[in-house]
Amino acid sequence: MAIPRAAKTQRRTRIQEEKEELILEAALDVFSVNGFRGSTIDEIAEAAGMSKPNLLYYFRTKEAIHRHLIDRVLTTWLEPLRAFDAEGSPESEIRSYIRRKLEMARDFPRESRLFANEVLQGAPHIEDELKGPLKQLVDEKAEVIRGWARSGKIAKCDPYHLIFSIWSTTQHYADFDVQVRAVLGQDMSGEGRFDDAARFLEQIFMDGLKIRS
Amino acid sequence: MAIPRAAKTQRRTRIQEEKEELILEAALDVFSVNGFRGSTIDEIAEAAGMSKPNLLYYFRTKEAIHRHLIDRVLTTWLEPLRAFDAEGSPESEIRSYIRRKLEMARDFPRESRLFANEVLQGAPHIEDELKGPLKQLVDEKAEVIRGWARSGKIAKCDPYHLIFSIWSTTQHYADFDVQVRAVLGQDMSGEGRFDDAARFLEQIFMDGLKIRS
DNA sequence: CGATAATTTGACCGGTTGGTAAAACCTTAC
DNA sequence: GTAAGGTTTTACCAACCGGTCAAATTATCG
Repeated sequence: MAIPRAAKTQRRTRIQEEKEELILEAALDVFSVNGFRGSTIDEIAEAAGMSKPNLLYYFRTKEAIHRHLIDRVLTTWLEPLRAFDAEGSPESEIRSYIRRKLEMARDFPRESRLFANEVLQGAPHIEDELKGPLKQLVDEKAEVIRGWARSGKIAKCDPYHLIFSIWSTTQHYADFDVQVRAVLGQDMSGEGRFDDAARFLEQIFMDGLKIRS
Repeated sequence: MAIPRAAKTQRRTRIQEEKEELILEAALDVFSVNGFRGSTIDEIAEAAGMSKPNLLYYFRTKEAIHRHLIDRVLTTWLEPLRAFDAEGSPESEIRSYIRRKLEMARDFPRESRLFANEVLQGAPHIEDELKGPLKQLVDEKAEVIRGWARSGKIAKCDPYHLIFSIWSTTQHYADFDVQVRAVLGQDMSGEGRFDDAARFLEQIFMDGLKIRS
């Protein structure tokens, strides 16, 4: 008798590990483009190179796959913000935060789009995480920024909207990639636009925050 | 014999005008949340308070409704950028561009999300518009900005990425509304956050571009 | 009014959806 | 080898999908 999804043995077999990873990879492709409702299990199964019932042997429902992906993204996604260090200098911290977020937009655009799709559609699966852990983390870092402003290290500004603006400008290059490419033309379809973006964003934020380098 | 969709009379009847508007309104609600593939005709029909065949009497296909909405949004959406005037001062032009885009995010969040969903999902229905009219318009305005930079009115910067950053920061308040609200907490769930955002963005862009006010 | 055209409805269609059942097929450990 | 458990497949289901059709209903206008 087959009791799936490692219910019995606790320890997952080699095949389980491989196939689950395969499925998640395929699901990331599909979900990040079509969103949860717009994606089908058949599509994911085909992308993963297996039959639908076989896929459903590893993940009981479509939601389970999505949930798994979202959870994974949520943790890695906030890593750069977590690394934001109160002890560091405003210049290096903000500059490297921008750079890291931009690198993630370049290297993990699917993850960015998965998240964007979810939030755009009202965040039905992650509202609690947004109001809980995310808000808490942002509150904490906002306080750091506010401290820098109070001590005159950076210009006075609303720390929350500063964080929002860094999020939006950097993620834009992943989420609106098609538009960015269309506007820049095919000459800039290489990865050069990320370097240009980094230069621009660092300049505008540094000067905008009156940080002398 | 009923030849629908104003094929015969050219002049649309009162009922046609009303119902079509009703459908588009309902469809905007649905499409802007779920994207094209994630939305169903049944859902739109119910939201519009009519039966599915009745809805399909006014719009032959699901795509026709979506197409209609996208077309409408595309024209009104770029209005602020079109208004960008080469003769005006950099300060007033950029400042009012930011303000107008932010007002649109506040007043027409569904339109913003419809567009975001479309682009996020690879812009399958509007790729031509992006590469054609949109690129052309941006190219034109980028040249204006480049001129300002050359003549020393604003700091030297990449005009394309400047436009991208204004788009992303302002639309963020519509597209990621749920996240913004979650992070700011319910105290800021009123419309005050838009004023704060306007203050922040005008500050950062003005100082970032070294524009003396 | 009556007639003509515009609108609305219910029944329906083939294909797809998320998901299940059970049997067949492999792997692994003894 | 063989038996137990892990994996895959085939066949299937009810609900839903986008869309059609013809008949019924309603609005318009002379």
